Amino acid sequence: MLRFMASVNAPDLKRADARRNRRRLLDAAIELVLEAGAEPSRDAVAKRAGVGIGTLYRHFPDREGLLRAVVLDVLDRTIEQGESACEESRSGGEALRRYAHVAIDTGLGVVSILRPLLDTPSWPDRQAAARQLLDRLIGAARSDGTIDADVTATDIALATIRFCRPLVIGLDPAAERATAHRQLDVYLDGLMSRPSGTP
Amino acid sequence: MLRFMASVNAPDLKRADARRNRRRLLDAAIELVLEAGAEPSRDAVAKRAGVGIGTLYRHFPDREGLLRAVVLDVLDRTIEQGESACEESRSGGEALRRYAHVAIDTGLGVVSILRPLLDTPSWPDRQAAARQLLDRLIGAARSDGTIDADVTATDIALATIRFCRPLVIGLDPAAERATAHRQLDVYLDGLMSRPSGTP
DNA sequence: ATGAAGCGGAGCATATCCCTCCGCTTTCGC
DNA sequence: GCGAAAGCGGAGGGATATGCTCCGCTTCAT
Repeated sequence: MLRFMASVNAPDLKRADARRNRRRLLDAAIELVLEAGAEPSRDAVAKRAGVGIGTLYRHFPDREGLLRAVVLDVLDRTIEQGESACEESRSGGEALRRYAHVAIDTGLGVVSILRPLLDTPSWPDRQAAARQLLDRLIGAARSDGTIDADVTATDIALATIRFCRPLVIGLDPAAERATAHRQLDVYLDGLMSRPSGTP
Repeated sequence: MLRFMASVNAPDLKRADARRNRRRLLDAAIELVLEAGAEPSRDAVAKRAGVGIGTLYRHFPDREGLLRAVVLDVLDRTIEQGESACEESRSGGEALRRYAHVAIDTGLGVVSILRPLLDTPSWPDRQAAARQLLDRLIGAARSDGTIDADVTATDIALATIRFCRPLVIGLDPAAERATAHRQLDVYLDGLMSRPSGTP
């Protein structure tokens, strides 16, 4: 039903190698943005993706194109996976917890890192959708009683940014992810077990 | 008593402007390392410090010199402030919490970011001292019963690395620090309120 | 006041980055 | 299989950033 909207971000490329390379480029860019906390060089993106520099320029002719595609990709995947994690959950608290873990895996943090660099008025819909999802989760967890009323969407958003950046750059990615998820769980435990009114 | 050892890291510079500039350079380098998660360019350090590039090269003639000085400076300040925070504390749990906050303010995270880049066998004493301090704090908090036996020094160390890196780079430093301390408190709440045996 | 120590930044060599172009390779409908 | 169309890779050249030196001017301590 929204098929054509999805195609804005992920055009229906005919050839398999083109689709594969596009995905590799996006993944590489996400990694590099999270590592550096800034816009990566194009050469670095192509190298990390394991494709030629020419391929990068064919897929994303201008600088902003790549970064916009990255943000859109991350938002889409977060919303999609977040929704389904949400559906599988039995309580508001569990749903919120699952969403946060999803956000780490999708690399949601790139959005806040990249937004200041992009003067684009192009994806209010996607941002709004992500925001609504989060608000819904917060509401559910609140009525569950698993989080206090003073826990805001911003708290969760800031935490996911923090936890989806790599800790020490040379580290094994698997160990990196495992640490992030473990630390996030502890953080969420902290949020969810606070006696009301703790400053 | 250990005055001469301290001078290895902070030589007794005669002139006030030299001392001031040295400190500015160290602070700038710490900021940049935490932001980028990597070795910063020398030009960037001098610019951030507000001094001429020549001044940087006079204080730190070679690349490693600056980075070593940064690590030593951070370790020294963490140990010193950590010790005194420790003395002011009434319980093991409080001491551990204070130490973690100190580590954020001193920028302890640079050590793990920089260590892979430095092939230096030069400050085992300082590292050992920091490690001992942390172990002592963990022990105290354990016998307090404020943390579980399965909470390790590594858990605390990794958390401090995570929380002392800036969240979004353009952000106001004061807001940045405030967020970091708030999030750290939540994380510590999580660590300290875990029912035994939670995976 | 004055000499010595320190400061700043111009400037050059080097490395990195941006982007184009075109011959070769892969894919897919037949 | 086969051929054409679509995609790929990376050399290369101009632009930019970085590493480091050098020396005339400024600031500090006495």
